[in-house]
Amino acid sequence: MRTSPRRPLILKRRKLSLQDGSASNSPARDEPDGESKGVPKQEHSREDKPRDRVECGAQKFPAGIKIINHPTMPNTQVVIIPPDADIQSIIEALTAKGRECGSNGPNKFILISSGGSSRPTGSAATQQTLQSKDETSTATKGARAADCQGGEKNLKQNPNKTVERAVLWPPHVNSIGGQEQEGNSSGDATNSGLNNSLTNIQWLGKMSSDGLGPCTVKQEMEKENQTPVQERIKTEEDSIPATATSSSLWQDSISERPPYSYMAMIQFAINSTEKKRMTLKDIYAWIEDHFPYFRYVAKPGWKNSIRHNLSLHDMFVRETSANGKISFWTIHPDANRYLTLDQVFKVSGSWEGKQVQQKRHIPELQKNTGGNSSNKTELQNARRKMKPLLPRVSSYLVPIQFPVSQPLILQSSLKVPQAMAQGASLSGSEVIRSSKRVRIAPKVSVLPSTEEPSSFLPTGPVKEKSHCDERPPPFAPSQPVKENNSQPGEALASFPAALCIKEEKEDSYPDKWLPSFPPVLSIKEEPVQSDEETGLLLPVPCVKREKHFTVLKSPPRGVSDTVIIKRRKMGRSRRKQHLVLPCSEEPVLVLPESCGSDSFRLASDLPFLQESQSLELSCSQEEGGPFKTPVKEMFCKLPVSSTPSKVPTATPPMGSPDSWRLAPIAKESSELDFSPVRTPQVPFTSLQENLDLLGFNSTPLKNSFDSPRQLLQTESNDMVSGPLTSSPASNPESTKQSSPKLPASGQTENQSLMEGLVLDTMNNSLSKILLDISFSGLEDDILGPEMSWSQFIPELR
DNA sequence: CTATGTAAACAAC
DNA sequence: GTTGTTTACATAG
Repeated sequence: MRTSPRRPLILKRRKLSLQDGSASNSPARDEPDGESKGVPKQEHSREDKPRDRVECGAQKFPAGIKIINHPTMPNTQVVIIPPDADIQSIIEALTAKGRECGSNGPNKFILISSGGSSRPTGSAATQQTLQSKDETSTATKGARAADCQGGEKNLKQNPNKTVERAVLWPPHVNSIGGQEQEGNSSGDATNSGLNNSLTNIQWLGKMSSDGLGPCTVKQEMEKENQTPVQERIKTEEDSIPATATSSSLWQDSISERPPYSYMAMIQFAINSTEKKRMTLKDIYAWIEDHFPYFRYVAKPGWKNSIRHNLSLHDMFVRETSANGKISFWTIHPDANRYLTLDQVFKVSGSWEGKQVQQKRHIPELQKNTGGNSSNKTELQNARRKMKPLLPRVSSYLVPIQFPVSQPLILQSSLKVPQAMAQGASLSGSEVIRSSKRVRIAPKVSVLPSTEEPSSFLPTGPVKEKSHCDERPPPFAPSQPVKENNSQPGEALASFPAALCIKEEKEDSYPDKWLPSFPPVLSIKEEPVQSDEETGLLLPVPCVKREKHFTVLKSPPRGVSDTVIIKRRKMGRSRRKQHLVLPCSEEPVLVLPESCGSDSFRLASDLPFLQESQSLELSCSQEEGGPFKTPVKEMFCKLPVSSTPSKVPTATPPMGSPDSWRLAPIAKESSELDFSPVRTPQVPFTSLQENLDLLGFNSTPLKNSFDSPRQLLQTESNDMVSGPLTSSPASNPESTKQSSPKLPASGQTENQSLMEGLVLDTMNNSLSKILLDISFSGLEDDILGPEMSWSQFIPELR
């Protein structure tokens, strides 16, 4: 292994232990070697900034609201809200309260309506509230319009671009109100706006200013932006001092490394263009333009890293122009969440603060999760917030937010449970692992085929295919075996591998993905069954995926003229993740159970959910699996057929799926525990939404749910229905309603079920959940054997 | 262990 | 020299 013939042993890098000692906290890493170059960037201690607690205390809650501590969940309160109450204001008040208390006090609130179903206002109001939180986030929107178009152009090429940029900076504040409309108005609320990107360095402002207002910074930025890039450079530097207030900020921003991973930045760049493709140079340029750090501070090697990332991650697909002379980098449609910088950018000055909070909070989570995944959990949280965390943190990834409903989407959750269920054999730890795995896309290659690809996403074998492929010829076969041995959960993991397959070597195929699959499948299938057993999960996936792929892929975004270059030869690379199938399909897995809890901490769930959710943007991470970054795209692409019926892709036809799903799941759910809380059957969120949410919304709270994707719905329904027993039928789009209002309890068919909202001030998220108020049995843990929510809370009855 | 970041060797152009 | 790919190692969590 390490012996690579080629590689020169370079050990320069050892950064030294020195640093360890002294180093510091932060991102020292940038200049590891201590190269001379180092710009001494100052790291500001942004972390410490005081966070405002101001607001907190005083909020008053409207009359009629009842707040009680959750019997078993720490820091969680149940808020019974009268039907006619103004949820918005309540949420705000609770948010303030939660923040005030921080990790030490109640920071999660389960909102339930004491009364009927009426849902008065609408989503609009609620949304606003939500948005309000994000204030700044919205600000960016204004810019976006301009942005979008411009984006595509290359900076270099078009001088104009600079101009455009200028535009980008919105006056900033705008806050909530009006401007946004443009973006949103277009329709999907969330999406539309989101797609466009860029607001340059906005995040910077935020970071530095933190509590203050980003305004100054932005303005400053604006100025800068207006001048042509090159000029800017100079001027900026010089001018820095000019605006006193901002100057420092500006410097900071420059010196600070953006909290995004290269992968995320590449996505931002590519997605900033209309065609969603960009040449390498343009990517460099975009990054430099939007993250001055790279222009002024970073070592030249950052470009190498960009290239490395492009090659490494399957989500990045290289296409050549018709003439073959130009190579464009694109994001695989199935993986592209269309993340853009502005989407990620959060304004509120409080990111940092939040961050801190999160950290504090984390311990708890860890406990719940059992520890292992703690890291991940953290990451997840971070992502959720989208905030740019400190550089190295998990947040690095593209921050993805999962709003509320996501749980539905998560595939992972299901899997997990299953794993648990069946695997009784598996040790807890193993289970955890599996969960982790979920997130990653399995990159593996063929070998695994034996395994079963089926498992597909969730369990996705996290590992890189590297093991597998590594040795080209001879080993290949053997390796798979190896994997199995090595990893306990293999089965779980395995499936992905198959999918992944990269054999791609064949250049012949234009479409990289498609081609690969077939072969793979063949291989895989056999094994599949066996695998399935091991991991119940698996079964579905394989086949389906492929199909999906084909379908999905087919609609390549218009690249018609360009040729996609086949993927890299795959094989071996350690990380490359191949697309596999996006798990998307599997929302199936999703499982409800995990459900609602996300906000709660579902102990077991958390890990999964979050991870999967997270997305990162990097999808890779999770979700979908293959790509780290946000993959889910698939869903979007899916034909939005009017028929709700499901999209083929999503549902796994496989007969088995259901079976496995249901059974295990059901159990699992019980295990999971959470209590009475269950995810809503109805998929209020469509996949898309989720996607959207994932990617974009800066505001966690945002509720607007767009159109529900049939797929998801269907799947989700299925899932739900199984375990929960609720009938899926209900779900259709109706679910969409965006309003945060508590849905009347009545919605669900099952009377004992009631929808509620979970406000997690730590994560700044608002999630819908289903509460089984009559529940007494399973959830005993929480309420106690005999208790039911209705008993506990008379109003519920 | 995973995800990321870095550095570098190489191969094609 | 640029672009792309891949390997190896470092590091934080």
